[in-house]
Amino acid sequence: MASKVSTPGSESSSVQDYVKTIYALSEWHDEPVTSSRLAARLSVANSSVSEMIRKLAELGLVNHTPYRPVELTADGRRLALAMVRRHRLIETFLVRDLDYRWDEVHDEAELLEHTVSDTFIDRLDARLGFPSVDPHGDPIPTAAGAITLPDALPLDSFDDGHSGRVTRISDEDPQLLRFLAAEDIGIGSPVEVLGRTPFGGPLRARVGTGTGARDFSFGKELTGAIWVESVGRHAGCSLVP
Amino acid sequence: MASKVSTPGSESSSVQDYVKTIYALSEWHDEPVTSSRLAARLSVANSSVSEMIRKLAELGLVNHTPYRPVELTADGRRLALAMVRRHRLIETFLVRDLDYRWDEVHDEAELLEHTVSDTFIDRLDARLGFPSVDPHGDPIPTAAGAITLPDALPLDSFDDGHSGRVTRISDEDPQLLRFLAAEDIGIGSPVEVLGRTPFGGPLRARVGTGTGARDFSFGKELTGAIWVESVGRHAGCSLVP
DNA sequence: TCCGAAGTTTCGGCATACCGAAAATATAGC
DNA sequence: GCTATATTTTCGGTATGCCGAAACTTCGGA
Repeated sequence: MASKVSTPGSESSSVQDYVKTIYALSEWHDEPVTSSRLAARLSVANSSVSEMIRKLAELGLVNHTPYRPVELTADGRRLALAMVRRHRLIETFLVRDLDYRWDEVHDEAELLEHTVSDTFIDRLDARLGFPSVDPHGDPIPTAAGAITLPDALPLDSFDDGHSGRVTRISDEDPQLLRFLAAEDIGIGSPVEVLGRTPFGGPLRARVGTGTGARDFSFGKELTGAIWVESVGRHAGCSLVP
Repeated sequence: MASKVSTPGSESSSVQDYVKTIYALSEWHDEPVTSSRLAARLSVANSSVSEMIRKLAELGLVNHTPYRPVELTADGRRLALAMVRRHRLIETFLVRDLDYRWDEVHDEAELLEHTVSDTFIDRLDARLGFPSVDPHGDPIPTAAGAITLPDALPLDSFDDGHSGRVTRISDEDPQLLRFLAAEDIGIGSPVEVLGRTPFGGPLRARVGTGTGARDFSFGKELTGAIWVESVGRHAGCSLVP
C-alpha cells in the first residue's frame, strides 16, 4: 500500500518543516529525537512542538507515545526526503547559477523549498545535471526518495595518523562555513590527522597537498562539523556503531 | 519623507497580494478598483476583502472611504511595483532558464514572489541581463520602482487598415496563451487590421510578414488581451483617454 | 523506594486570514 | 425624491500555529 505522500502537497509548510527537521536531527547522528531538541532547532516553544507532534501522529507521519521521543513513519520519511531533496537542489542552484556563497544558501532554500512546484524541482534537477550532492557535500535524494549517505565520519572520530578527504561540512552554522572558505578548506580537501592536544584541546591535522599543504588546528566545533572519508583502506575509525 | 516600503519585508504575503492586485487591476485599464473586483480576482469572499482593505488603510498602503473604490497610496504603489518586479523577473527566469512555456509561469511566479529575498531578485536580474519586459511583454519595474508602460493599445481599439506589432498579451488566461502559441502569434508579431464583422463578430487581421502572413479572425477575448503598438505614425487609435 | 530536577504535555489565549449571514449604504429607475 | 437592487461592511465563527504558565511524567540519585 504505497502512500500518496511521496511528494509534498497537501501538507502545510509547518508540517513539512517539522518532518524535515525530525529527519535532519537523525540523519548524521542517531540520538533520539525529543521535543526539546526539535523546539531548539525550530526556534519554537516546547508546547508548540508537543501540539504539532500530536498532529503529525494523526496524519500518520510520525509514531509517538507521550513523553517519548518521536520517530518518522515510512510516510513521514518519504515526505522528509522529498523536502530534503528540494532544499539541497535549491542550494545547489543558488551556488551554481546565482553566485551565492555556500554560507548564504541555507536560509533562502529554507523558504523556497516550501513554495516551488514539483515541476520546478524536476527542471532544476535536469538543468543542474542531476547532481548527487549539494554544495556542503550533503547527498541529494532522488525523485524516488532514495538517498546514499557517504561513507564518512566526523573528523574527531579519526585516529591519529589517518588520512582522508573532506566529504561533507555541516551547514548549520554559516559563520563556520565562512571561516572554512576563508581558510580554503572545502569539500574534497585532503586531511591527515597528526594528533590532538590533551584535555579537550584542538586536533592538529595536515590539510591540502604538495606546496599548498599546511598544519591546522581544529577546535571542537570544527571537528564535529567536518566529515571525512578515509582514503585507501577503511581503517582509521574509532566510532562505535 | 521617503518611506521604507520600497521593498517587501514586513508585510504578510496576503497584504502583498492585495496590494499587487489593486495595482494590477488599474495598470492597463483605469476603472475604479472596487471590493467586488478585488474579491473576484483574488477568489475570496467580499467580506474578506472589506476587512483587508481596512487593514491596508491602517498600514498606509491604500486610501479608502467606506463604500467607495480603493486607491493605492505612494507607499502602496511602491510595494505593488516591488511585487510586480519580483513576479515578472521570476516569470522571465522560468521561461528562459527552466524551459517553462509562457502559459505555465504565472502560478509558479505567484507563489515564489512572496518567498524569494531581495538578494535573489537582484542576482536573477543580473543573470537575465536586466530585462525590460517579461515573456508576455509586461514591463518590469526597476529596483528603484520605475516602470514604463509601452505605447500600446488593445487590438480592438485600432481602426481598420492600421498596422502595428504585438507588444503585450495579457497573461490572465493560460488557455488563451496556449492557443496563441499554437497559432504562432506572440510578442513582436506584425498585425494589420482588415476589418470587423458586424454585430460583435470577430475582428479580421493580417498576421505575420512575407510568406508567413495570413488572415486571422480575432474574437472578443483575443482583441482585448492582445496589445498592439502602432508601426510608423501614431494614428489609428480610437480609444478615449 | 522515594524525591526532585528535567523534560513533556495540557490549557487558555493571541494573531492572521478566511467564511456566510445580516445590516448598512449607494445608485439607478421611475 | 424615493425606492429597489446591487454592492459593501459588520458581525459571529472557523482553522492554523504560535505562546507562557501550570500540570504531569520520567528517571537518576540518595
